[in-house]
Amino acid sequence: MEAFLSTHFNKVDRKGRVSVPAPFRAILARTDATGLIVHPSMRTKALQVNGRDFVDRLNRRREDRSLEAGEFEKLVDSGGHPAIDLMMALAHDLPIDGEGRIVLPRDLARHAEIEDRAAFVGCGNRFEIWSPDVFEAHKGRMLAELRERLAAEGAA
Amino acid sequence: MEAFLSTHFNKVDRKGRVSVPAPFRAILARTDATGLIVHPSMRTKALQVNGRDFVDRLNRRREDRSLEAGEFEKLVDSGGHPAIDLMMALAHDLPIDGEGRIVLPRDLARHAEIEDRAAFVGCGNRFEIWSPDVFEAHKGRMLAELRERLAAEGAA
DNA sequence: TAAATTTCCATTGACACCCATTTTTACCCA
DNA sequence: TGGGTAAAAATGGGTGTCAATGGAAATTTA
Repeated sequence: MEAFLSTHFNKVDRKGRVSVPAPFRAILARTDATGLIVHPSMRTKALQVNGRDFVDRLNRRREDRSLEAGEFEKLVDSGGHPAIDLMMALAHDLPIDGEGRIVLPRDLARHAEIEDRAAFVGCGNRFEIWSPDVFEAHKGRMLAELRERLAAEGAA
Repeated sequence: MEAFLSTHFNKVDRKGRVSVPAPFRAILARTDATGLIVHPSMRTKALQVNGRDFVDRLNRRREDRSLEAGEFEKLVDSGGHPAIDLMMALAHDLPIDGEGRIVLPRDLARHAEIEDRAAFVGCGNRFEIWSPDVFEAHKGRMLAELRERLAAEGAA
């Protein structure tokens, strides 16, 4: 399993199309060629992207856990993970076209405040899509936090 | 596994290419021939270099742990390890060309203040890339600090 | 039929690959 | 020990290929 790495900036054209960075496409192609599972983040103005295989693993795993725990009511009624259920509801399965592009649905673009440029941000086992400006600010905050934490540990 | 040792200075050409020191290449070739994972250090103006296998292990491990713990929301919505995510976002996967070179991306070169020369600094299980001048200054500071600490211990 | 979406093709530019040259290192033998 | 030679490493530059992008044609949907 290879990791999604680095940050790529691509243009969003008038039709809402964006190229998925070639390195990311290469990883996705290895597991599952069909498309991307994209959903809005609950915490940030970003879009979370996973391969279909990952989503499958996740669902199987949480079903297994409920079975093991004997939580049959949960299984039959709600899944027991309302946040995950919501995520699945808000997710889109976006096909990749012949040129390696996806079209960003309006609701997702609005959530991420994406207009004419998009940042594809590798996070290891998944990646995120941001408005470049919003991501820049987010990155600054995260870095400051991290530096502070490291300094605190160093001083202790 | 052999250790990355010593400091090598190489030239960065107009295209941003630098030769990875042959001894380092020899070590890398043993584990994984394809490329280097390079990311900016959070504490210094240096670049941290790891093999690709290191990053793969890191991601697999954290996915497994989250699945085991039933932390599905974290997995799906980046609640888990912001520092790791950030590191992945800032990292580059640099392929080594037929002549044993990598090209330094602009953002990494800027972080490390590297212009036309680069210092490859062995650190045992990984290595770092510095601007020669910045490294010289850093080395001086570290030596002074160390001497002071040793002297303090001796006096006590 | 109009609008919207998907497929196809064409252009641009960056970069990976190839080959040539210079420099350094290692080795041998006088 | 030193010079000479061969091998390897580092460096420089040219070129073909592929990724990113824009637009037109074709297909679908309302």
